Amino acid sequence: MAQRREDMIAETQAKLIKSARESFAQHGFAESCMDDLTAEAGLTRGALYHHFGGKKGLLKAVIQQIEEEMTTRLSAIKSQGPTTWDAFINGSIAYLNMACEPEIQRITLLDGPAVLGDPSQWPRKNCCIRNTQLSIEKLMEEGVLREVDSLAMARLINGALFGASLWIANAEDPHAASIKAVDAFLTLASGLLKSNTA
Amino acid sequence: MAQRREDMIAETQAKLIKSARESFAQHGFAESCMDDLTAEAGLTRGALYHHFGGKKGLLKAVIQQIEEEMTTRLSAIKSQGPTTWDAFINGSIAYLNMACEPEIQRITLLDGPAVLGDPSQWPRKNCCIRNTQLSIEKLMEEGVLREVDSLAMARLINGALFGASLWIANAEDPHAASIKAVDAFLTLASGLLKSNTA
DNA sequence: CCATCTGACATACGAATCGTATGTAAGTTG
DNA sequence: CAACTTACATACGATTCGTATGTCAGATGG
Repeated sequence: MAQRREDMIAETQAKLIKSARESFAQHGFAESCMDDLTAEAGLTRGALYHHFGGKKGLLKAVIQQIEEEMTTRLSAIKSQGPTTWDAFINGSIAYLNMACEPEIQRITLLDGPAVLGDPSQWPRKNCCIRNTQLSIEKLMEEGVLREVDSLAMARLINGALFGASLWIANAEDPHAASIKAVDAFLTLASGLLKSNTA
Repeated sequence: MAQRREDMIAETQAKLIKSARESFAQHGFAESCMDDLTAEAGLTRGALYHHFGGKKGLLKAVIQQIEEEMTTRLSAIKSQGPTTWDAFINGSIAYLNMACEPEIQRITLLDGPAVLGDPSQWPRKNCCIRNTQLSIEKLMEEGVLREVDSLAMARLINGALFGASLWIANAEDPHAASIKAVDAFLTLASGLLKSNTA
């Protein structure tokens, strides 16, 4: 029964990823020890090297899992909203909130880029930025937005939300900061100049 | 002559920082070896620990030096421009270009936040974000901008430019990407909605 | 001018961690 | 059932870090 074998392998990988997520989130990538990591999962470094090729490979797998979860959560939110614009704004705010979660911020936003480089070169095509880009293109097709390069704009938007999330997460009063950030983002998205309408 | 002593110390620290900048920029913080680092400067790890307390302390010193240089360069650019708005835009574009420089991107934008945490908690108050914030406040006083929290907006702007710089630096055609990014930033800054004027 | 002391920096050592090379046992296939 | 593949553990060497200690030049006070 080849099925049983596959299941056990998948389970082993899942255990390693789960353990790594906790360790990376708590101590950061650099301070995470592979021996502790794997022991927590009831395994040794041998399993880690076999399945993921090394510490960086494990980080890639962890990030991929987290991004998939983020995409799922974002898709659910984006499908709501009366207009495409509302969906875009709600999705952006949801992304901002997720980026404030310690696990996501630490692993995918801080350690990820530092260890693996530019997110767009990661294992699978970057889900969150891709989603933002598609929203922008849809809005341009609807004639709601001015014409711009959708990828460049998606990068700007994602970066802005990341910058804000870093601020919120380290603010003395994160809740208040979050409210200010959302307000500022709405202003930025709808126009900075006073000559623009809200 | 106490002056001579101080000079030699300053020279030693400068040599270590210079060597560290090159190593961090070329190999990244994690892959930089302190023995190689210090040997390149004609010293040993003893000097490094004595003056900077360790690897992270050296990174802090390097980042501080880089940020001071960036602030100097930005100030020169921001003092130009017919209006405050122009100065703000020119400063933002200049920041975007600087963020694309490998040394700055690698050390202060990738490794810095990952190793030392949120930039606003760094040794001295963060210069670049602070500058952005002051520009925004000035623009609000002039009545050019809508009312928003200046710090939150500065974080969004800085984050956006960082996100774009990461994209540009890794693009197949960085020059073309840079043009698109600037164009998109101008659109973002002046208003995403079509109901807004350029 | 000299004795003492402080501080800048080097050397020595131990501990932790990584990557690889090898071993083993279980499962798979013909 | 025999040969082979593979999932995973163990063993080993190489690096690198932090600290503890040593040393020598220069500052200081009499």
